[in-house]
Amino acid sequence: MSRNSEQRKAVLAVVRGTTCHPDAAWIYEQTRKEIPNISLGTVYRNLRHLINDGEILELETGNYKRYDGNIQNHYHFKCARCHEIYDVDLELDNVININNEVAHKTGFIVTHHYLEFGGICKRCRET
Amino acid sequence: MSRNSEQRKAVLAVVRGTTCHPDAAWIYEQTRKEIPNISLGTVYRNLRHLINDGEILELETGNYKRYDGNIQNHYHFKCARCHEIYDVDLELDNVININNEVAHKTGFIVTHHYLEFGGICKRCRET
DNA sequence: AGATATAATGATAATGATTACTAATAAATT
DNA sequence: AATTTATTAGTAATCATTATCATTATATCT
Ligand SMILES: [Mn+2]
Ligand SMILES: [Mn+2]
Ligand SMILES: [Zn+2]
Ligand SMILES: [Zn+2]
Repeated sequence: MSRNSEQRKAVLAVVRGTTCHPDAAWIYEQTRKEIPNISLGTVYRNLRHLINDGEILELETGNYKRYDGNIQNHYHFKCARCHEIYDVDLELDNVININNEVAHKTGFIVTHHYLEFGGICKRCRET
Repeated sequence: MSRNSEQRKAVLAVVRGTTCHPDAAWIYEQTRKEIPNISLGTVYRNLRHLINDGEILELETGNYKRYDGNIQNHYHFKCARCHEIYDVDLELDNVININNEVAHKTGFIVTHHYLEFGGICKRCRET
C-alpha cells in the first residue's frame, strides 16, 4: 500500500498548482523550493505513481512528457511557435456521441479520446 | 536543394507501403531489405527531411515516435493493450467548423487538430 | 561526357529524457 | 516503541534520437 510521503504530496501540489502543463524538469525545480534535496528520480517516480493512481494526466508531446493536474475532460491547443499548451474548454455537441460512433464503426471498445488543436497563439501572433 | 537519393526513396516507399504507423527501428529493418548497408542515422535523417517536406506525418506516441505515410486528414485509434494504431476514417459533420470555433473562442490561429481515440481493439478484446 | 559543387551517406560518438539500482530512511501498523 | 517495507537520494544505466566528420554520390554546369 502506498505511503503518502512529503515528496509525493509536494509533487502533486506543484502539478495541481499550475495550468502550464509542465515537464518533469520544471516540476523538479518547483518542488525543490519546498524540499531542496529532493532528487529528480523521486520526481519521476512519483509522477508515474500519480498517473497510475489517476490523480494526474500525462501528455505525449514529442521529446519529453508533460503533466496535467486537471483530470476533467478537456482539450488542448499547442502553439507551433512557443510550444505552450493551453486548455480549451469546448462544448462539442457531439463529443459524447463521438466515442460511440467510432465504437460502432470499428467494433472496438472506445473509452476516451484526446483532441489537440494546433496553430499560433495570441501572444505569438502579436510579435 | 535536396537530392533524391536511393536511401530517401527507399525510406519513403517503406513508410508509404504500410498502414501500421511504424517506428524508426521497423522502417530501418524494412529498408535494409533493399539497401542492406543503410545506416540507422540515415533513416532518421530522411524521416526528418520527409516530415519537413510534408511528405509524411509524425505521430507523438510516448517513448518513441511513429510515422504515417497517409497525409490525408484522418484520425487514429490506439489500443491500450497491444499499442497498435489503427486509422479511423470519420465523417465529422463540423470538422472544418471545429477549428474555427476554437479560433473564435480563443483568438488563436487554428490550423489543424489531432484526434486520437483510445480503448481496446477488436483482436485484443477477443483474447 | 567530364568537371564541379555540395547534399547526403555510413560509422560512430554524443546527447537528453527517463528508468533501474542500492543502501539508507521514514511512513504506517501493531 | 518495535516492526515492516514503501520510499528516498544519489548515481549508474538505458534507449531513442541527434551530431560529427571524412567519404561518396547526385544534380548542375560547362
Ligand atoms: Mn490541460
Ligand atoms: Mn494514420
Ligand atoms: Zn505561442
Ligand atoms: Zn489491441
